[in-house]
Amino acid sequence: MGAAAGFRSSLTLVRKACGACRECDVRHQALCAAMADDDLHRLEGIMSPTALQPNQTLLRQGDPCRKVYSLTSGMLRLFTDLPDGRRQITGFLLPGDYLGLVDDHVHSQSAEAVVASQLCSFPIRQIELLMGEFPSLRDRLHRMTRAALRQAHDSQLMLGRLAPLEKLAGFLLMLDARANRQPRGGRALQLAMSRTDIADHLGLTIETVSRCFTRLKMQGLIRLPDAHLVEILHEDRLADIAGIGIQPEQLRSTAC
Amino acid sequence: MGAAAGFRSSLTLVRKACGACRECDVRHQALCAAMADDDLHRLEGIMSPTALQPNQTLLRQGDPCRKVYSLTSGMLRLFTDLPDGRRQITGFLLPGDYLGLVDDHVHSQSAEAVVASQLCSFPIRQIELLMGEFPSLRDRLHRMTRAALRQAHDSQLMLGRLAPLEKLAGFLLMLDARANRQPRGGRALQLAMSRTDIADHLGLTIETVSRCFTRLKMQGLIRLPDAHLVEILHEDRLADIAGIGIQPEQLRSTAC
DNA sequence: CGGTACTTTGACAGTTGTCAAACCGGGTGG
DNA sequence: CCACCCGGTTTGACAACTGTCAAAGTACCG
Repeated sequence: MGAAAGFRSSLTLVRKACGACRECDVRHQALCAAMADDDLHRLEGIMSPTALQPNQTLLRQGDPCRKVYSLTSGMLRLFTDLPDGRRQITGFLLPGDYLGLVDDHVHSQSAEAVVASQLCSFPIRQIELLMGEFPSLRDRLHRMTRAALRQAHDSQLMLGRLAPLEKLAGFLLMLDARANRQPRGGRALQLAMSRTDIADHLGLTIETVSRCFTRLKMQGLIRLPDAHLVEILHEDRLADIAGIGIQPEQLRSTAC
Repeated sequence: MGAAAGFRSSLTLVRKACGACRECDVRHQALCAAMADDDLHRLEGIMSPTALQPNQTLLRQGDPCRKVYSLTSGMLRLFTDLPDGRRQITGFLLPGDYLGLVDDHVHSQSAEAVVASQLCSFPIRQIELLMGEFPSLRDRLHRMTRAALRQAHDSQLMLGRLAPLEKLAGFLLMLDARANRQPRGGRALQLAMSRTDIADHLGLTIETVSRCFTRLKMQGLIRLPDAHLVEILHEDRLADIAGIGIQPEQLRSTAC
């Protein structure tokens, strides 16, 4: 925790060739998908690229809202922490996601890079002007906010009513669905975040997370070539565990 | 659970005098606050009033999205439930709040009245047309969605990282802040929902909720004239318990 | 090769869930 | 008017899941 303090003022600015937006990996997933090719330069004109190193802080809860960010590569964690050190990660941002528009004038949560990441940043004032000019942009941001709200609701269900094993199963499936959008080809899922991050997202301790990984492994549902690489062997049985159609016996710690 | 099944087709339609919107209690809190008095009839024109009895179902997870609702009086609970009966209440709607715009074509959660409630309902198609015509309406809905997202994030923190006593303290303070927006006048807070609802919102059991009420009472922080009426005696000390500046000793069950 | 950070495993204790019973208020029917 | 019943709430006893503390294992980097 707090390992990245002091980085904030050294956000690296990356120069990008003009017109590069058109060939961006997330051109059709991110907020810029709302803009036609011909209007893209309007967004590009107010954009500054930003790069973050692993664990570098992008913003802290309490910071004034000045910019909107769109993640183009890497992964961010969004979290709130309490004065006594407890932390809740409300979600992980993947390429194409955005952050920075909130209902208040200060941020209610912090954002840090999980791994090296690149973002487009836009002055919030200018984005608001563009939203006025391009209703499709406002529409897209609204839609993306609704998607985020739905994810938050799913997370509430997980946190409030699922057992640890169910939480982890659900987490792996969700992350897999978001990260690899082409249907599962037996490929492995990269777990960029640490066990601490997973624990702080699922409302568990790292020990419990680790034990649950072991149980999923024992039951033959996943493989763990190393701690940060998961191979999902039985997506269907994982989904059963994750909440839709529970077999309570499976969940009892039957000798771990 | 399921006590209100079968009510769905009997949503009562309430006739309202034309122009009544202008004198509505939530005229300046609800989505209609985005419309000038002169344009209000455009919203009113596509609105049908709806009334719900206690525990009546407004919509169920899986239902197609057809309407947007604005709550004018009463209280709704929004929840997801699992096949085995577990339930997570993601939030309670108060007058002025809206629901119905989601990122999918079906609802991911159900909505039921906690107490007798009245709503304005708008065909989703027409609302979208109006949003196109009145950017301020789209802006307001976006803003309200962001407020909902923030509430969901707060709830995630509660569910994932707070102890039961902290959860309840935080819940009471939040509900009080939302229900009585004038500063606390020593007045009592009406708890319309049951212990089961509170438990399903905070990720606890009703027994634990009840024990926490008792502890807050014992510590002299609240009074409970009856099970559904709370008098907050020490807002500041409740806030301490609720997360900002925790005194861990206070939380240990010191004889209950 | 040694050191560090992270993960896994183990032993144990405590909080919270489970089960059960008592309590309470309101409504119905005698 | 009182007794009874019923749903919801509170209280109690107990067990177990999960957190805490501690140590061992593993991978990575200098």
